[in-house]
Amino acid sequence: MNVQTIKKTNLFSQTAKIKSDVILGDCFDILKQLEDNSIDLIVTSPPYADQRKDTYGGVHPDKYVDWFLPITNELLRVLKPTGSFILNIKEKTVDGERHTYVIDLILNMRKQGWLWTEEFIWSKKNCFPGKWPNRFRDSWERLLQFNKQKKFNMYQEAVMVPMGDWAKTRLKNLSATDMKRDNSRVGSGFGKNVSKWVGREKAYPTNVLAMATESSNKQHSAVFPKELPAWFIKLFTKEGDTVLDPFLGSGTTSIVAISLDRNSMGIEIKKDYYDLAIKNINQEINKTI
Amino acid sequence: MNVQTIKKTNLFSQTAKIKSDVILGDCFDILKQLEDNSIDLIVTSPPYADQRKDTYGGVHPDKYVDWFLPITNELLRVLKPTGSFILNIKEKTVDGERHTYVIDLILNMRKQGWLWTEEFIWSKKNCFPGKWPNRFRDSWERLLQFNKQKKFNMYQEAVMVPMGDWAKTRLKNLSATDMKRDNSRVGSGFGKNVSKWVGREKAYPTNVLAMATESSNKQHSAVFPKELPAWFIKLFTKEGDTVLDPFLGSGTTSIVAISLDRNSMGIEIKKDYYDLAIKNINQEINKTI
DNA sequence: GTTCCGCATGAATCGATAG
DNA sequence: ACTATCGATTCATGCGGAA
Repeated sequence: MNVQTIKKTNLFSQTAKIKSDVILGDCFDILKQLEDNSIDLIVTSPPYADQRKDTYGGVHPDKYVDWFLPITNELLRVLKPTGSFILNIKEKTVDGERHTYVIDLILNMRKQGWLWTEEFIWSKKNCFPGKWPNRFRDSWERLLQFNKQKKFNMYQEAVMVPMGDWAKTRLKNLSATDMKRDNSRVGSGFGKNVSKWVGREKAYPTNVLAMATESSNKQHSAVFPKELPAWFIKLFTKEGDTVLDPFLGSGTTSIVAISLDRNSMGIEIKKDYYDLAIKNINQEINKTI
Repeated sequence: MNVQTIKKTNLFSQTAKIKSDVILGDCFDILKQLEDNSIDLIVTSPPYADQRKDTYGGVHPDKYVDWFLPITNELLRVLKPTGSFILNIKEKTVDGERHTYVIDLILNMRKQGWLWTEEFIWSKKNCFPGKWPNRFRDSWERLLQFNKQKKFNMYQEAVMVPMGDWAKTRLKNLSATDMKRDNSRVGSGFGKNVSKWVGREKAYPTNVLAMATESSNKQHSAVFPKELPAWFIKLFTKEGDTVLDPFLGSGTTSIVAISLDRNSMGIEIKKDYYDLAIKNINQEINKTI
């Protein structure tokens, strides 16, 4: 009889009253034990198909969808109705073609009941170098947003970005016509009341995120930079909410969640990464004290 | 009996020995008359799916794939085996979700025999403004590359880009460690020998293209900016090759082809656009004389 | 001639209102 | 209920006129 002990570590930040669970095990098994509608945000970068085969258990591209669908089904169950699921993924090239497992996955997740709300682009400033005769360097990845229902929590103000130049120059000297509503001269749609822009220095971002990868010297092959989960955690949760990463890796998602005063749960199947994540998370918790 | 006269205009640039055909009609009908394996590159931006029927031949999202597949089948036939097909497209949101017609199209085109070689991202710096409770502004579009076979013509040197500022500043003062191969400090794969960049001023681009839309205030409101077809024409054809745009619109693709000394063929179903295209193309031809 | 500044205009999307 | 139309929101850009 094969009894597997599940190892679980519950960390706690006294100051912020935030807890961070780290669980060693296969995420499908672990997820089944979680309560329905208990998670506010899922952010994860699952092992890519057949890549990093010496670090993560590589899954063959042709079998990727079958492998992942049972997991997304559990994720659908544990996510709150107002929550979001952000999936960082990119198809690799197989036999000279982009493989279709990502778009197959989207279609099948919709059959499970997920809504495919949006696709953000992560444009990597410093992408992997190289040269091939028939393609350029791949410098972007998909950030697929899925939801359970059309209405979900979104805190757009938390991720506003500095505005372009035009506003600064324009708002210096407001003319008289600018102070009142001005629909007459503009035919279509752009009814403007420029005066309300005064003092505003930030604009809403778009669905293209330009962020550099954290290449530097890390022992692990972690791909995404902290800014990435940070952006989505700020956008889709508020303080005290719970963030889940079913493929925790070295702990990035939990670390960021803690630094933003969100509760977190991370699941990791590899003992090495699990240990590393605990170490890194503890470091972060001690930092906040 | 409904006899439809097909109007065709053959333009010719004496100096460059380049011809540009512009054809009025439904592209499916016209394409059927073209020879097999006669086109080096297809670049087009078809009418996007639209529910409103009064706009440019609006096709309902749910019927978009069925409408487009017969056309892609003809495009497959007329393209040379070494040629490429660049499709500029982006799915709309329908009922709060991204519609699946684009990814359905990819899957169905592969069944026709197309290879889905690559997906470039057109990142639009100046996207349409707006604010909504559940999404940000959409600032990117897909540029799907399809091919008939794994080996195709690609002239990468033609689209090399100036090296970013990072290189210039970095190369000013090369440290001792930079002068030799330095794999140790950087984790995976970024084996670098920075000294070999000295004196080099151009680098290969990536699969993310950052270009602003050519909106407004231009005499001919081009759908996509000239840089876009120009980039792909330089990348996938050489002088004297033939470029096809089955949805010519105001003539942008042909104009760019002419300016780059490529032969071109454009098909347009709307008389207004056809006339406009001819006018614009003539202007371009006269410019080169 | 330069530089500066004002302005119209989008391959958009949501929610409310009307038929 | 279900669909068609309308109003509201937003910001980078290039042109043309002004300084």
